[in-house]
Formats: sequence, structure tokens, C-alpha cells
Amino acid sequence: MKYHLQPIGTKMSEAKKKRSRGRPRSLDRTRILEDAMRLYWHEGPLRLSLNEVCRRLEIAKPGLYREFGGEDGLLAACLDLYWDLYMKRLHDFLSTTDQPFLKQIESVIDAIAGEVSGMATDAGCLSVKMRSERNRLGPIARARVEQLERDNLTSYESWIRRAQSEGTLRVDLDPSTLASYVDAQVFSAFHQKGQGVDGDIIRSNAKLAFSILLLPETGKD
Amino acid sequence: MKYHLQPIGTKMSEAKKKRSRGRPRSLDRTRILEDAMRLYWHEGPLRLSLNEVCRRLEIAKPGLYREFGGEDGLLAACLDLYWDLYMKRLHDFLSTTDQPFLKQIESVIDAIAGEVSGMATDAGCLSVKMRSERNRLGPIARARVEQLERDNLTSYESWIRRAQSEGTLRVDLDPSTLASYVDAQVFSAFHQKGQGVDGDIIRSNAKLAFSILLLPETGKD
DNA sequence: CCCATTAAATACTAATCGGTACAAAATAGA
DNA sequence: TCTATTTTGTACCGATTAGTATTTAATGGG
Repeated sequence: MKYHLQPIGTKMSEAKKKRSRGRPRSLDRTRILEDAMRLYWHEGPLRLSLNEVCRRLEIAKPGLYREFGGEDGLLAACLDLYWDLYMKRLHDFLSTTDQPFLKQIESVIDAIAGEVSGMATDAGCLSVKMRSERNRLGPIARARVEQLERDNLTSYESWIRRAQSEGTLRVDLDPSTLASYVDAQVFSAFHQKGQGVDGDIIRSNAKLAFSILLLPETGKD
Repeated sequence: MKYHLQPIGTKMSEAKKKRSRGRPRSLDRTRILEDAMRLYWHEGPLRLSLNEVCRRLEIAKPGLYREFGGEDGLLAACLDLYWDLYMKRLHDFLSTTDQPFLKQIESVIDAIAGEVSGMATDAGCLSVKMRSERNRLGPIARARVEQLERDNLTSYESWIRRAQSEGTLRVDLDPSTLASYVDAQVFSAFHQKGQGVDGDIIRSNAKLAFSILLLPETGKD
């Protein structure tokens, strides 16, 4: 395994402004990246050889190396795209005040356990799969994963803080601790989804797990 | 990948009774199996090539094939050994009535999150790692994993039933549903352990997760 | 029209993979 | 000692891997 510690695709992008002579680009970076993201999402990162990835993406290997610097850079770019397309939505949703806390929890559970074709298809969640492989990722993708985990926790924590200040969440628990807990539960649900666990089981597990967030007197269901 | 659908190592074992002429066995099956179990435990199943496994176990490749039939059989045998050495203990412990329900929960949490060198070392838990790779296992190992999951759930369910009949666990929740929940939480904790998550975080997550099992009026701590 | 320049893909490398033929080693009986 | 038998390990197979050198294609400028 060889790693490029300096960005590669980006350097090309910033030089894209000027296009003098030379063979014009035919490689569609956007298409490749979207296909790669879906591919890793369904098959799992590091589950396919780079040869096989190139075969499925219908791109020559040197093209992939030139454009992404290798597997590490490609995985990092895929995770970025996944974040932009799916995870940002989730965290944006949690930061809105349109719905009450309880409804938000239900929505999240539905989004994971249901058959909605959002960030959680039958394939599970790409970010969860990336996190599961964190120790085998290259330095670039691993750094992205770690940043994503920090962003996750930050989002959950502010979500919890807001609910506590609104009085819709018990205040006898530390927000940071709860954020870790929520992250672990969301991770677990997505992980089960990716393993093919039945949606009803995932839902009942998640409902139980999130029930600790409810106010003691709201212990109904 | 080639799979042997009929037991191989066992057939040899039963024929062991008679030893007429021929080169005497020098291969130490027990040693190989124990080393392989620890190896897969720490490195993860399917994470090493069979060549590398043979290298580390200091066994020639044909010997491994002859003795275990290949990777699939070896993994299955390792999982069996892990069950016998570690997981049986856990489930035996849950089925005893020496300690009250609450204490048992605490013990389980300690066993996972602590530094105890039981079934959960820093490497995590072999059965959890096997379950995580279930879809990539061969038919023999996968069948073992599925049997193990059934045994897990059965054990948790009877544990829960007993606690409910003793009045130490709220009875407004279905034992089967709770068993799934407990399994998911134990799985999650072990998974985090294997990922290198800090023990204190694992412990606080687990404490929160198991707090739903407590009686409503026991909501202290 | 030719050349410099840029991008693309072919074709190659050494290494490793899963799996196995086959030969070497080590015994018991003849 | 010789042979049949069983185990072990070497040495090989074709396929695949990560990564790259090299060639080919396609353009704009001179």
C-alpha cells in the first residue's frame, strides 16, 4: 500500500481554470465519484480490490490513480460525497426546531429502520462501514472518518443541549455522555441494517435505546 | 474459494483409535487451533490470507487443508473453541442465581469495558468479529455463527424471564424483544472495544443502555 | 502541418493469492 | 532390509493484486 499524503485531485481542480492545449479530459470525475460512492456503500470499503473497482467503474487504473491518488484518496472523496449528500441532511434536520424532540427521534428511527431510500438503504450506511474499517483505512480516509466522528458528536451534543434547555429531555445526564450514547445507538442500528437484520427488530431495539432520553413522566409509548 | 460441506477434521479424529503403520502425526491440532483462534481474535477473521495464517501458525499449507479442510473449517473450529473457552462462561454466569440481576448486569458491563483478560481483551470479542463478517464467511463458519446467535438469544431470553419472574426486571416488556435488545447492546459494546474505544465511554454507554431494564422505581444511580 | 502538451489506456512488473501434485520422511509389518 | 502406508512439506499452478512505465490519442499553438 502506498499513500499520497498531499492532495491530488484538488490540485488538478484548482488548475482547471486554464485549459490550453493538450488532449481534452474525457474522464467524468463526478460520475466516477458517484458510482464509486455507491459501490463502496453497497460492497463495503476495502472489500473490493482496486482492480475490481476500476472494472466496475469502467475506468482505467492509471486514470483512477491520477484523479484520486489511489484507494485512500478515493475512499476519502467518497466519504465526503456521502456526507454532503446524506449525512448533512440528518444533522441539519436535528438542528431545526420544526419538529419537537420526540418527533425527531421517531423520524431518525424511521429513517434507519424503514425502507426509505435515504442514507440507509438495505446496504446500511457508508459512514458506518467506513468507521468499522477505520483501522485499515489509509491516512487520508482515516482522517476524514475521525473528522466525521467529531462532527457527529458535536451535532448530537448540541441537539441534546437544545432539547434539555427546552425541557423536552431529562437534564440529569451529561450532554457529552448522551451524545456518545446516541452516536453508539445510531451506529448500532445502521450496522444492523447493513448486516441484513430485520427492520422491525432494528426499530424495537432503537425505540428501547432512545427511551432513556424521554422524561421520566413521559414513560408511555 | 472452495468449500468442504462435510466435516473433515472430525472424520480424522474418530479414526484416531487405530494407529497401524505410516508416518506418525507430528502436527499438534490443539496447538494450531488455539493459536489460530487467538490469531483471528486479534487480527480479525478473513483479515489475513491463508498463506499468512499458515506462516504465523508455523504450519505448512497442505497440513492446514488436511486438518481443517480450509479457511472455512478453520474459522468454524476457532469459533467453537472460543465458545467453549469464553462464551459458555458468560452464559453459565447469567444462568446462575448466585448474584442478583443488578449485580449480573454490572458484572457483564465490567467484563466488557474493563481490562479483564477474559473474552474481551483489547482485541474485542471473536464472536462479534465473526458476526460482523457473517456475509463473507463460508457455509460452515456461517452456520456456526447463526447457531451461536440463536444460543445467545436463547440465553438472554431465559435470563430475562427469570429476572422478570423474580420481580427484579420490569415485566411490561416482551422477553424476546428484550433479548434482542440485550444482544444488540452487548454486541455494540464488544464492537466498540474491538475498535479501540475508551473503556469509560463503553461503560457509560452500556450503563445507559441497560438502565431501561431496571425497575422504574429503581431509577437511581 | 508539425510539434509541444496533456490525458488516456495498454501492458507490464514483482508479489501474493488459494489450492494442489507430488515427493520426501517416517513409521509398522513382512 | 524391503515394502506398503501414512504424514508432512516443497514446489508448483494459474489467477489476481497494487502500482507504474510506456505508448497511444487528442488537442491548441506556432
